[in-house]
Amino acid sequence: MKASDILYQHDVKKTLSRLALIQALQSSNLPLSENEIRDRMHEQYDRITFYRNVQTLADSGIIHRIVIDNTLVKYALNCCGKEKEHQHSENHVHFYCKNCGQTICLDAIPAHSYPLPEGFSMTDCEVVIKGYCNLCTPGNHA
Amino acid sequence: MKASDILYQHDVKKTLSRLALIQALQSSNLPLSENEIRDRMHEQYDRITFYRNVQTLADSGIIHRIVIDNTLVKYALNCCGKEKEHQHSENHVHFYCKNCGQTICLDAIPAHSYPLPEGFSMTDCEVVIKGYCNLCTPGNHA
DNA sequence: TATTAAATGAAACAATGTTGCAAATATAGG
DNA sequence: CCTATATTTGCAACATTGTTTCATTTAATA
Ligand SMILES: [Mn+2]
Ligand SMILES: [Mn+2]
Ligand SMILES: [Zn+2]
Ligand SMILES: [Zn+2]
Repeated sequence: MKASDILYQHDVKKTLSRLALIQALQSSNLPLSENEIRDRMHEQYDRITFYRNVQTLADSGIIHRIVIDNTLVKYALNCCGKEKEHQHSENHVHFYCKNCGQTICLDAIPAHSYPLPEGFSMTDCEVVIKGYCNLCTPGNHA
Repeated sequence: MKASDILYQHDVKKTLSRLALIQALQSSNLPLSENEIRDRMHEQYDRITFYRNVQTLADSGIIHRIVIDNTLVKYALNCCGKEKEHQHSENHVHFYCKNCGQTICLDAIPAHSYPLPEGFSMTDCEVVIKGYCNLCTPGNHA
């Protein structure tokens, strides 16, 4: 889907920096960090605007934030598929490769439902699995 | 258990700042952030030493880090019980109250085993459930 | 008590994220 | 198309969190 249509459908104003941000994410089939997005945006990039835009886009449901750890955040489009156009399910699981840094939305795998203590209520369940991807797992021969 | 015995058993040198850090965590039955630990350590607190010590204590298995989000990390003793002395299970679930900030180790609840793509391997599974605790859930009357 | 390796504290730095405000831009109406 | 208005942007300055280097201090050992 065209970036401008995504913005229009979510009632978010169409601006150059938002279009560029969405297009950067569309250019990858994996979630990207700020640095990875910046590399794909070349010049037209301002850190402050970036932070405000990811906030706006996350609030409007266009993207989601993936906190890998306290120093690494990745972002992904909620409708990431270029052909498939599937929606990411709520609270799906994410995988992070400790060797190559690759992050994957396992959007077919919803977070398990965990029992909470009496009286507690849940709004989000964030599951980040860390390990090694197929290319980085020791013993795998491709 | 005495802080100095914990250090001895894990083969970590006994220093004043490490003892104070462990005692700060022992003074709470909930995981604490750096700021919460600093408040409990009063004078004997140096940020650089703190960062090095939480690294050392986590590496040796005395404490574990809980990343709530990119701006909030909490720390908890692995043997937290004062009477119970139970071990925290590997990869247990954590709960974070979005209203009062309280973090809880649900150490009786291990992370679910999620299926990974072919060839992938897992080392850690971090599950953080966000929501409202019993005192902060709307509709709860205590 | 003396020796030695490790831990500490200070300074400087780096990365990430936020706030206030003036200038620029996007949408809506005429 | 032009103007009005609300939103977005970019800059500067700041805040927080975390790291590195190196000289000094301290802990463990003999
Ligand atoms: Mn995802
Ligand atoms: Mn825990
Ligand atoms: Zn990998
Ligand atoms: Zn609460």
